[in-house]
Amino acid sequence: MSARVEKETPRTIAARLLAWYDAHARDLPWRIGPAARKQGARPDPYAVWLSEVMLQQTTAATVRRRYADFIARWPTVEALAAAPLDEVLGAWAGLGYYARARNLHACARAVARDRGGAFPDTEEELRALPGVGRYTAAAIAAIAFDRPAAVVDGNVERVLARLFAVETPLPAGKTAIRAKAEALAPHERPGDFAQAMMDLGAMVCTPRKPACGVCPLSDVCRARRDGNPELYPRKAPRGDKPVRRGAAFALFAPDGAVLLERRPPEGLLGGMLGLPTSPWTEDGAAAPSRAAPARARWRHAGAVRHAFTHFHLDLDVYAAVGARRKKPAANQLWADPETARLPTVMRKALDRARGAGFGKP
DNA sequence: GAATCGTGGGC
DNA sequence: TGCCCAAGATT
Repeated sequence: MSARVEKETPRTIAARLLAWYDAHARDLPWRIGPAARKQGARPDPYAVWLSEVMLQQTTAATVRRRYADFIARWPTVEALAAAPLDEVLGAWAGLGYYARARNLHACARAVARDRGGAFPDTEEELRALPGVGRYTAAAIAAIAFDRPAAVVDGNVERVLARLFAVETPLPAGKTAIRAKAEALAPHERPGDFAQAMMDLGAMVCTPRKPACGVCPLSDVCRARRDGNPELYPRKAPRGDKPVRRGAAFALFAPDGAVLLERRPPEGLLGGMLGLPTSPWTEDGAAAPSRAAPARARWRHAGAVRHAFTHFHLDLDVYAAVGARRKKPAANQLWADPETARLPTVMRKALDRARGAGFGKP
């Protein structure tokens, strides 16, 4: 048994993983499966790039539900580049991390304008594009262009941390894990290998209760040999999230329209539409009335709690009906409250006002 | 290296 | 319910 372990090489590990992938690859709409790939089929680099950006910190199940809309609406990078930013942001609403949508648009424009619509095929050039970091550049290079890049996402980190029982907690442990990834990345089928690692992490080597019984690498996995693969990857403990408070204002016109405003182009929810709000602070609820978008008979419609990545938000929702559609400020507009494309926290706040009886013409 | 930046689902 | 987590990038 131990003699077998000693004989394992990066090459044999890659070969075993690829054999597993041939039999168990996930069927994903942006993917060319292993069989078609062996016949010479290659994915559209635009589709690979779009899916990879959507997948950043986002589950495949969520991307499945939203990817088709983007591809149908903007089938090529030129089409996406020609779209107004506000439309792209609207299509992205609810997906979170809205800098991704801003960068997506900027990247499409750069590729269309500077490169005639052709994505670069090297990690270095890909890395220079907006919203394309180390992981995404490697993923596109490997999956779209079969470059032997070390593709290291959260799945791969978990698989390799277990396979080699990496004791250094993340994020410091990323260096050692990356070294393992670079040693493993094969020159044969690098794109399939990258996707195989991620599929293994998503389906077998899961964060909790990994299915070691069906893992093609279980007999060489040091974490499993040591008895507790769930311990890996080790992580530094994280601190508590602060709570911020604020107020949101839903002003309705007699015809049911609601006043929305476009948020500043950078920062939290940057560039997205939302209800006017007071500043969000950690030190109690400052007088919200000063932040209201108009003088009106404001009624407290309820509260919304929302968990962001690094803080919690308690939002008091106020609603009122104005006598008419007042002239919106430069960053404001009147919209249909039912169909407006909003970030989830803003959708929750607006729906709270509607649930209190506002906004029905 | 540490902060910032969303959201939905699972347990 | 609260916490963890997911195909990370940017500053």
